[in-house]
Amino acid sequence: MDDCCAPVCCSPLSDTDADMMASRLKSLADPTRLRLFSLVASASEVCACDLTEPLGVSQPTVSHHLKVLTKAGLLSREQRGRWVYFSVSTGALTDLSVFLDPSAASV
Amino acid sequence: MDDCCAPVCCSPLSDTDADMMASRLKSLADPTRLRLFSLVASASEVCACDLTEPLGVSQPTVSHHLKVLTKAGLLSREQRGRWVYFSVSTGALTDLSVFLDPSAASV
DNA sequence: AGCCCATATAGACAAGTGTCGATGGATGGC
DNA sequence: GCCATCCATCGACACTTGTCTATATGGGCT
Repeated sequence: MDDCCAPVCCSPLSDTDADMMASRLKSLADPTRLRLFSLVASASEVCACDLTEPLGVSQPTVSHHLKVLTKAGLLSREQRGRWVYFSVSTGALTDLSVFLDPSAASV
Repeated sequence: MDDCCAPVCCSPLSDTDADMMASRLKSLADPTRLRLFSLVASASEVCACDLTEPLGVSQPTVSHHLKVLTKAGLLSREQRGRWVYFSVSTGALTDLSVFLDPSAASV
């Protein structure tokens, strides 16, 4: 949670902060990945094997997107036996939301 | 403001909503564009001619990014004589912030 | 051991995108 | 009218990215 900068409306971003926040936003800026994230977020926890069918993409593609979201800190991964379960890590999502919130600038 | 769907944590996104929100997120998911947006947001209003230098990119590139952000509804454009001024349209940004807010799901 | 099955990785390919230089369009001043 | 200035568009290019098929990895079962 600490690795987050001031809200975007508050002050001009440094190059470093812009790179960081843009890469987080980029991880959500794809329709398939956003649907995937929404599926995980709506449930409390989802097995990777249950995502391929509703998304309508191949298993490697799902695996790829899960990796991107996990690396961005938006999903947390937990392996149980042969299965892998994912859940949203709320902190990173809150960071993004606050980062974009226009009213956060006046605080 | 009405053309916004339920928060991402609330329910699985439809294809249409995912496309829409992903394209909005994509417009902010570039370091240069995010810095540009931050520059405009930090000031109340900015002339396009004052953006080229602090961003360190060419004038056509600035123009391109401004167009992307304006088309996404995140910036509003106003021409005065030869100059063009930009300011953030807060509504679209609030939409995005609420869309990502994890606590909005329980409302 | 050997076999399934869920997931990850590798490699390839088409499509998208950020950037530039060059040029066009429009507005205001001389 | 003519020129200077600001902005938009065009065309091109390198790079990124989303997707696939094929294959590897790795855990649990008999």
